Amino acid sequence: MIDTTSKNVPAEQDLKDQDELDDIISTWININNGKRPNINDVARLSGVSKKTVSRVINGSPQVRPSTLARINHVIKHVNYEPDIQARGLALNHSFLVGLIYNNPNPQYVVNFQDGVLEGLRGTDFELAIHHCDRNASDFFEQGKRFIERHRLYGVIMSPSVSEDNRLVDWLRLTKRPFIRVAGVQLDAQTPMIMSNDKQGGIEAAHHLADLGHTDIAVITGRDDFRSSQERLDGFIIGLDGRGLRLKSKHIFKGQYTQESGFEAAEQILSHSHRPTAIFAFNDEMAAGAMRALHINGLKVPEDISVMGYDDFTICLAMTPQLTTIHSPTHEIGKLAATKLLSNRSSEDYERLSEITPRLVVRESTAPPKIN
Amino acid sequence: MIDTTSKNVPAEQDLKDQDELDDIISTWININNGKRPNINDVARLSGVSKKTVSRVINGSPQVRPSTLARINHVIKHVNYEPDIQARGLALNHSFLVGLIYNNPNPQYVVNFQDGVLEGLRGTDFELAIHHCDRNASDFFEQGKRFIERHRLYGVIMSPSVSEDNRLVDWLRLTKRPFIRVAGVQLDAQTPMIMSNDKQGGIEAAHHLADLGHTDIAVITGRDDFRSSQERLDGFIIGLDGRGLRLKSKHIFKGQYTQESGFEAAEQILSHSHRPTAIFAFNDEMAAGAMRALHINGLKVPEDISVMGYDDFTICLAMTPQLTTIHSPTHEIGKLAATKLLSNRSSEDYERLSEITPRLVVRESTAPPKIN
DNA sequence: TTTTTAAATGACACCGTTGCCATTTTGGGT
DNA sequence: ACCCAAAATGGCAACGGTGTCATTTAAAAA
Repeated sequence: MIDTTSKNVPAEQDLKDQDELDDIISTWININNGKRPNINDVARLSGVSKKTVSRVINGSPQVRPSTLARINHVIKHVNYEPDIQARGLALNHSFLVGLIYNNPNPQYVVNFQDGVLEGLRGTDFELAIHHCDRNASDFFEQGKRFIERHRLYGVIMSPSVSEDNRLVDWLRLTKRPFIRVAGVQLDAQTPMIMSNDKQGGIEAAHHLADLGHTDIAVITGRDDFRSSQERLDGFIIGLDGRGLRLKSKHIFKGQYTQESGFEAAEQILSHSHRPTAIFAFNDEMAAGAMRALHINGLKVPEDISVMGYDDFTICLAMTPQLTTIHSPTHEIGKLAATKLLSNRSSEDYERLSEITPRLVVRESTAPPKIN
Repeated sequence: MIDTTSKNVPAEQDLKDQDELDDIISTWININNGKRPNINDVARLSGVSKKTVSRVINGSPQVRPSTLARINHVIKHVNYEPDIQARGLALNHSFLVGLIYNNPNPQYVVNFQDGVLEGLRGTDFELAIHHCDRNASDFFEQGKRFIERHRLYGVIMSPSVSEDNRLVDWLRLTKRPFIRVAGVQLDAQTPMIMSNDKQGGIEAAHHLADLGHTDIAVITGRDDFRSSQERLDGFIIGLDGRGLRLKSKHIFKGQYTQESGFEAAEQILSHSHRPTAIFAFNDEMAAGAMRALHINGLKVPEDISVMGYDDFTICLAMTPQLTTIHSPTHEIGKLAATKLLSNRSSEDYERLSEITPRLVVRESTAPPKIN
């Protein structure tokens, strides 16, 4: 056993204790070859109760420095890590953060997810994934089940699940922390990260207007994503700021898919009066539009300018490379994770984090041809 | 309490018991408003011990049909689901399947992951994600930690982590089920799913050779992915089958990135004698190459044919749309999940599942120009 | 010193499940 | 009616942590 009678011990004695402790530790390691130590092992080796070890794990301030040092020494040397499931069982929640997404764009998902993963690194938490279909009849049930079954600690939602109130209302009820990511502020009470889509729309409008374009067509996104409406609103506001107006016949409906961008562009070209620029509400659709323009013998940007939104790698693969609005998806994911967990310590924190998208000028936009 | 003295009871009695049971259940629900029931609740309501309920949950055959029916009835009506963490604690493993990836291509990751998720749907298992860097100094430690900390039930690895033996050897040691996905059979003992890259290379070679190309350049992938070597081997074999040879000066090194494809194509063009076709080992590099060709005033496929590999959506966004080799990533993911869990019941199962990639002809390949 | 008080630690039950082994019940053969 | 083996069920201790509250210990005050 450890000699606990020592108080005001001279350094010499300290050293002896230390050696003795190390001895005990190494015998333990030899005996339980490879066995993963648990809290009881650490307690026994440190000569304290497991409750005290628990205190150390949870960073309780009420542990004497000398005790703390001893326990930490043992923890480190036997390489102890508390069992997360047992901890979760006792605490009535798991150490899993859920990520729920329904965004169809792979690059969005991966960038976001990697950001979240980065934000979680070094914490006790792991990421669990749930891909859902917001329009499925069992959407809510599935989501609830995902969260409840594993007693997720908290949840991060990306658009457009984030815009669905069924889950959010329920989450509030269960008092679980959650973060929504969206392009608009959805309400003032619940915590969220907003990548200002309206602002993005404004930037796009200013860029095209400043190049001299006055006849601009727009390809919108899916109706079940708020981002589409926001980008449209922003674009209109932006044009207005330059004394221009978006003609309603210049608004074409897309689905955020490459194919729908292609079709919209074909429609645009079928009109007698052709606009001098197209703003597609994401890069995929811009790519589709560019394809349609190529096929119809139009050169970008000489004959017509094209802009996208998102700034995914596809922009660089196109010829000409795409001018677009950049939204830092990875950073947003990371921020979401950090914020979700920060919630743990400080009760009160900023409800809304806003992130401003920015214009990235590449080759696909130029002043309109004068004819 | 439940009347258990009844044997050979007339149907009438049965009905009465049933009603009584339903009564008890609804009072319970009323009292414990919204509380999630646990195994004790179910046991009490069914008039059995919790051990018997546990047997029902785990599908043990040694439960009398009448008892089984009663317990199931209760389970269904109070909406009981066993706590996964408690179960995991007792069983010494979690109900989490780990997915480890380092593939830089977002579309690959999402397709694969969604496949896994689909394979997991309806099971007790959830997916936990780990993105790693195979070249990081703590790669192995991080991976181990990911698996051990949450006591993952099993692990799925995609290329090129799947080709790394450090993790695999350790996994075998811990007797955890795992599945590797790769483009080659890595060894004969460990379970894996193989999407035959060599065969893909052969298909590509045959396609180009059959169009009449004899001078073909190749842009390879990253050295730390076996797929690159396999596709190269396959391509050489395929050409050989048509009596052709791949000149070593026609092999250009790429990194599986769009940018590296661009650079490789520039190099190809700088040669005095230009090949009539380029086979890039993935779609991204093909896109980069096409960009370089465009810029240099060459038309695809009139002046030069281009092929990719993977068949991701980027193929459709390009002009002309890309001829490529399709590998069913989503299905592979799903299969991986299914196989990992099937392992649970039947000890013995097929070690290797092979999936054959197939050629997808689009617009970027054509017979060479005769000059 | 002795007393007082706050700080540090421990004992024990509990979280919700399963494993092991003992006990009860059942149905078939005398 | 009785006995027996086999089938069905139950009791209790794990699993590895945390919460509550009692108890010990150390430091400050008298």
